[in-house]
Amino acid sequence: MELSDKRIALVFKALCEENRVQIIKLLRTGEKCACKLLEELNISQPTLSHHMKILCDSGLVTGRKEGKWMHYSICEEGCQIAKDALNEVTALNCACEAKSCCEK
Amino acid sequence: MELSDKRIALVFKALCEENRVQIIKLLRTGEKCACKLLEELNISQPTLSHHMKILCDSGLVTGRKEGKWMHYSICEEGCQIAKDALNEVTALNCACEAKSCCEK
DNA sequence: AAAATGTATTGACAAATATCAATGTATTTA
DNA sequence: TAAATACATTGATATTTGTCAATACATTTT
Repeated sequence: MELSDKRIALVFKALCEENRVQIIKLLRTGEKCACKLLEELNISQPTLSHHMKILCDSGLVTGRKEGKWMHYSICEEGCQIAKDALNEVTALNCACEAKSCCEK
Repeated sequence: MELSDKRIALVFKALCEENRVQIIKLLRTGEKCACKLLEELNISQPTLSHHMKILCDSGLVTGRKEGKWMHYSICEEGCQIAKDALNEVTALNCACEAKSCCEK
C-alpha cells in the first residue's frame, strides 16, 4: 500500500528525536510498561506520555492497557510499513539516472 | 557501524517533513538541480535551500556543484545506513519478548 | 469508601523549525 | 566589464515541538 507523503513524514517523525530513538531501542527486549521506561530515561512522566503518543501514532509502537498499567511494544507490522516506505522513497529509478538537468 | 541515538535522529529528521519526503521522491528519477526541484514544489528558493541542507546533513542526499548549478541526488550509501539504522532500532530481541513487566 | 498508584491531559513556556523577503556570493552570459 | 543567473545566507516571524508542574482519570489496594 502506498502511503501519502504526510503519512510517511508522520512515520519518521517517531525517530527524529533522540529520546524517542532511545525509547524504541528499550522496547527491543520486549514489552515494557511506561513506569519501567520512565526509570530508564531522564524525562518526566508527562513527557514520556507525550513521546509514547507520537511513537504510537507512527505505527512503530503499540500500546496495551492492563489494569492501571500501560504496556508498550514494538509493532512489527508498523515497522515493516516503515521499512517499505524507506525503501520506496529512496528507490532509484535507474532508467533516468544517467543524465542530469541544467547542463552547462 | 553503530550510530548514536543523536545521529539516528538526524538521519530520520530528513523524512519527518512532508516537503522533504516529496523532494527525495523527486530525486528517485536521478540527479536534479535545485532550480528543477523548485519548479515542482510550492515553496520559495530559500526554503528549498534550507530543506536541501537538512537532507544532505542526513546523508540521504548528496550535492554536486557544477558552475552555478547545484545538482542533488540520492546517496545510496547514506540510504543504506538509514535502512540499517531502521532495522537496528526496530529489531526485536526474541529471547526476552515473552513476559512483560508490571504484572497485575 | 478512602487512599494509593499508574498514566493521560492541560496549561505554560522555552527552544526548535518552517517560511519568506532581502541580500550576498559565485558563476556565466552579453 | 556589466548584467543576469543559480544558489546560499541572513533576519524576521509564525508555527511546532519538547518540557515540566499541576491536575484529571481510571484502576487497584487498604
